[in-house]
Amino acid sequence: MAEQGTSSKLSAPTRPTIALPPTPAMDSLFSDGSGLSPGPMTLVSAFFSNQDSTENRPFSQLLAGAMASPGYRLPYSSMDGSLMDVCFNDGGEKRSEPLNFSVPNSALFTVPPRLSPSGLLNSPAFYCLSPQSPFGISHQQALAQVTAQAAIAQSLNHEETSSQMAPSASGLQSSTMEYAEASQFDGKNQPSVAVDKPAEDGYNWRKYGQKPIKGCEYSRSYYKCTHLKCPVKKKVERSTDGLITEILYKGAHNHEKPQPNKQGTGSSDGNANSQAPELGCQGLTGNLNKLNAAVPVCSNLGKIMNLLKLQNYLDQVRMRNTVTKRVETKEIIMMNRIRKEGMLLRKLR
DNA sequence: AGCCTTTGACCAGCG
DNA sequence: TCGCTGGTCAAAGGC
Repeated sequence: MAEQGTSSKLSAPTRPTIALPPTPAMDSLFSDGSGLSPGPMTLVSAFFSNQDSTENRPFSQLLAGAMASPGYRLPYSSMDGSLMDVCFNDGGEKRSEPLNFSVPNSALFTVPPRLSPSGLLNSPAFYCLSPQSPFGISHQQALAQVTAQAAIAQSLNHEETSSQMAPSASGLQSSTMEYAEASQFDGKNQPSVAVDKPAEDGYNWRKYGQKPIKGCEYSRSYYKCTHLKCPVKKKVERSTDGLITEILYKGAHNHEKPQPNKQGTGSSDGNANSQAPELGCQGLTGNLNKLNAAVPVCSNLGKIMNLLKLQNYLDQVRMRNTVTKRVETKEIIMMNRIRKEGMLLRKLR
């Protein structure tokens, strides 16, 4: 029915964005002259601080800043460490694009009000996203302080939140449930199998072609939905190192998602394996992303979670670079600051 | 056996 | 018409 040409106008979910204060160019964060890469919290600090401001701003102020300014989008990091921006283009196609560090333009990290911060942090998905910190405390632990505040904020903003999230529930499902799939591939955890399974979006895909893209290092793979008579196709572009750089969808599914955990349904479901009971980071992260995508940023909790997501993003940046003792010390200081701010906030409550 | 990926060939659109 | 390019087909082989 909704063939691609005629196109299933999958409309992009309009989601509010949060804005952060003017920031120095991201590039400058990585070039302090020492050739050393900054840690996540260092980056957070630099990210939020004013250029002319030499004093450290409390974390609560950072949060306040994040809440105040519109139009800024936090980077979204995929499981393979590539930075993705998943969006829809004209004609009902949605796409995921790589990000430049200097332009953190990506899908928002949002958390549905019913998902408690602690639940989020305790989830394996979040664990996967935020691996153990190299200096002892996991970021999960360090951020527990912040999420405690998030829980408070959540309860305080529950009314506001529930009134604003209304449109997200069902109407956007068809589009948003696939929204973040580009990010779910984790080449590290599934080196051999997942290398050509671009995304676990709940549907089953069969690859029917691959072409090198002229003039660049990318190759493009073509997938069809394996469901009978389903017209949906997707194109997945990857760089030579296997990272997904873009996903393009065509058409709309004319069927429900296959049940992921159905055993022995006779489903020709290659991808179903990846949603097996022992859900890895991939599946859980996918669920998390789906939740994220389905709910607009509308509360302090959302903003706080945006910060958490930013830290995760910075985590990955850091993991890609050499971390020095000096930077780690800085991070510990920042962590302590977060902790203090958390306690302060609790007192204020 | 059935489904998958791979990959070269083929086809259509475009300049 | 020709060459280029993107998209698809289908045979072969693997799991």
